Amino acid sequence: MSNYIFVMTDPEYIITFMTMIRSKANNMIVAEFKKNNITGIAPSHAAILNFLYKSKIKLRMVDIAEQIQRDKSTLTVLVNKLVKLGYVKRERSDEDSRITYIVLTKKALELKPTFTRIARLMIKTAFKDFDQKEQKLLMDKLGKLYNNY
Amino acid sequence: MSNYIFVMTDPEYIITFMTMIRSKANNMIVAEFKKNNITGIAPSHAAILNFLYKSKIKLRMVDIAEQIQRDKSTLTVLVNKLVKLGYVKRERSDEDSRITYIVLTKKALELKPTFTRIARLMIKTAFKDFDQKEQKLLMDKLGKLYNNY
DNA sequence: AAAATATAGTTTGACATAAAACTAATGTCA
DNA sequence: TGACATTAGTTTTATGTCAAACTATATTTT
Repeated sequence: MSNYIFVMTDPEYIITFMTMIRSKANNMIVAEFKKNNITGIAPSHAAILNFLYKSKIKLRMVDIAEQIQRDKSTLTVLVNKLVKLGYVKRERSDEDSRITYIVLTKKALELKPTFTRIARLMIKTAFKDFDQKEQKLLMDKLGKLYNNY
Repeated sequence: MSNYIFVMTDPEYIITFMTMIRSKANNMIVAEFKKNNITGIAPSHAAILNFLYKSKIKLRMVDIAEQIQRDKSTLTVLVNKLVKLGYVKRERSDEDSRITYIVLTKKALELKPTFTRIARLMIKTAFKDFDQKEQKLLMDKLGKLYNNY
């Protein structure tokens, strides 16, 4: 028994609280994957795939790293796993041989509907009972917080 | 050059956005530590120390784990480091020998003013130009988001 | 009292993550 | 053209993190 009651909505713990929210969201994503027999995939991998699904042009490592907000060295590891699991392939550019394009495999394309459905579910779940105005308000306040650092 | 512009305030990326905020906050904490010649300490370690500073009773591993929202196995590793750096000591309970109390050393107590000052600075920075109402509103919306999962 | 269960903490194994150092290729500029 | 700087990506190293298995002790149940 602790003498201390952790009040998550105390502004002092806003960062911890946001971490908790992220953790819950991630758990839900992983659970949804499991329901759909998708294993070995973490939310970060899903973020890569979702970005690839949406893109109309070939994407380089740096493009993806920027989008999912991870270091390029982290991305190398994440993509390695996606390659190993058969979701993506690396393709060396002809024009600039420094560049590697990451392209979806047939396996990944077949799963596109599942992944996009889960992505939509996540947003819908997060903002359940938020109206448009409320949603914008939250994002604005978070934006302000972000800029304060 | 990506064809995609990452709009951080798009509700779709709320989790990524919160991760970015956390990252910025963490970077600032680490920078503040460096300024004060405190090295080898990550934000999670600081969270442990800050909790110990505030507590009026001896704290067990589980108490701390609950407060800083980490698995107990993670806490073992974090505390190991704090022991190694000389900030805390482990103390076996006499009444219940399963229990280990974590107690601050002299070194840690001397640094209490510095740690609490940095903790206050972090909150002040986060909520710069937030009035009381705005602050509460943000926390309420985050609370709603949290409960939606 | 013995057996079963619960609790506290550590160890092990796996993984996401980032910083720094590195390789390789391209671009710039004097 | 040659030297220097930039860019793309990987490797290396280190760390925070969790889940599962484990040890040890205490509590509950039968």
